[in-house]
Formats: sequence, C-alpha cells, structure tokens
Amino acid sequence: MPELPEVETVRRSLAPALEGAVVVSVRVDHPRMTRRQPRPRDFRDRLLGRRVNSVGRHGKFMLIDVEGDLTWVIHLGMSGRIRLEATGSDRVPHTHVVVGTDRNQELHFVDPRTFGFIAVFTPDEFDAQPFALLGPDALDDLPRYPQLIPRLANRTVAIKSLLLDQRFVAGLGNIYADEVLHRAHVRPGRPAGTLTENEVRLLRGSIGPVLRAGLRFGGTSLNDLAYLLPDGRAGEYLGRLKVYGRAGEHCGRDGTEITRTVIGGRSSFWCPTCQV
DNA sequence: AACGATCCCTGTTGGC
DNA sequence: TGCCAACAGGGATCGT
Repeated sequence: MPELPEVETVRRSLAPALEGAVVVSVRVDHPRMTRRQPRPRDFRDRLLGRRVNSVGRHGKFMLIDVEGDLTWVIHLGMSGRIRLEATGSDRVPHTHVVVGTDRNQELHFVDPRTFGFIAVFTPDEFDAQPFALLGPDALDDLPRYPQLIPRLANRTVAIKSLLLDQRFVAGLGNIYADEVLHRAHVRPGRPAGTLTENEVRLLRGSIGPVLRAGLRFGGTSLNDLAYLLPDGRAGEYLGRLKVYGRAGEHCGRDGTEITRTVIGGRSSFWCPTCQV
C-alpha cells in the first residue's frame, strides 16, 4: 500500500517532470476519481493551460502547487499508481486520468480499486476537505516525544489505531505502523494511554528510522496490486520488513513466531515476546 | 469527545 | 482443476 515512503518516492520522481511544466491536456475516464471535486468539470478546466509550481507532500497526500493559487491533490488510496510516460503512450488497464504537459510527457493515474482520488482545489475548497485536519507529517514535522505524551494521556484506543489516525500523525499506514511498533518494542493492542514516557520516547524515535529505511529502498511493493515507482520499478523494502505479513515466521530479534491479530479492523503483525 | 463499525471497490487468495 | 466467497485496506461517515 502506498504509505509515506511510497508517496515520497513518487513525489521525488514527479517533481522534476512537473515543476515548471504547463498542462496541455486533461482526460478523465472514470468520474469516481474526481469525486472530491465540488464541481467535476473544474478538474479539467483548472489544470488546462496552467503551470505547475511545485510538488509537495503532507502525509500520504501529494499536494501540487499550481499557478492561480490552486492545489492539485493526488491520493493513491490503496491501489493507486502514477505512471510517467511519453505523450501518446499505451494505457495500462485501470488508467483513469491522464494529464499531459508541454514537455511531451503524460502523467497516468492508475487505480484498480478507485480508493484514491485526484482533484484541484481553491484555498476555500481545500480547507473544507476532511484532510485539512491532517496531523503533523510523520517524516518532516514529527513533534518531539514530550509533546506527544499529553496527546496519548487517557486515550483507551489501541496505539496501533492511533498511529493510523492521520489526524494524530500523517503518513503511517498498516505496514509501517506495525514496523514502527516492533522497533519500539510496543504491542499494537496496547491502549495508547498505558504507554510509559520511555515507551513514547522509543515509539517517537522509531518512526523516522523506519520511514527513512522504507524510503531508502524505494518503498514496499506487495506482490498483489503492486505499488510501483512512476518508471515502473518495484520498491524493494518488502524483503526488509520485520513483522508485516510475516505471521508464522520468526522474529529477527528473539526467534519467537510472529503472530497476526486484528486491531481496529486491520490485520496487525507483531512479536509476542519482544513487544510488550 | 472518543471510539468502533461500516462502507466503498476489485484483484487476489483460500477453501472446498 | 475450477469455482466462488472471503479478504485486503485508507479514509469518510455514521452510530453509540
């Protein structure tokens, strides 16, 4: 699934292609993909002829600054992919949106499960979106642990669920949340408010290293609906995951069999020995 | 307010 | 081997 490292990997390859480029064509073949656009026609109308200033990111949302005070938002959902192709290239199945630039390139938005979306918002529209309440970016703006302690206090929700709550911190998904909890020696089901100060410190300190490791390897491509880099390469972090998807295998730290439980409706993988 | 449940969607997986 | 139901999951929304 595209989480922060995957989205950041995509952002980095998209930025040089889009920044300074002018949009010369827009095609939407699947109206569901622009469902967050208050008026569906705006997506095309607002991009056509406009120059892209910069390609940013907050959590798993790609935020592309477009001239005219517009923000072009791309969320990959769980099966979304971006392909960067020469103009007129073939479209793979489930290519729902194609945006062409004056550099003879096309951005293909591919999303079999259509959980992702693509839209261009004015500032007011942007602020009205639910994701305007996104928490600090897990890579760039993570608060130091003393600031996190009061935010966990008295919370009964499982710490795993809190890590997945994008209003708490933006960017972690099911894979990296499990990896972060394993690194921090914390069980995913622990009520958030029961973490000691030291555990909060460890957890806080685990987020950056885990995300940067994922980023270093170009993200995680699972074997099914693979997340792929815009040039078609697979991310190579899958083989380096410590717990996610590894039920029945042995924990690299103590050899205990990794277990799978469901927490907050999401499968969670963890070591019953070294995660307390 | 906080939290859990439900829904969206379709390729893949697993059970028979 | 082949079929079909169950599963997967990010985010929004709804009910308690």
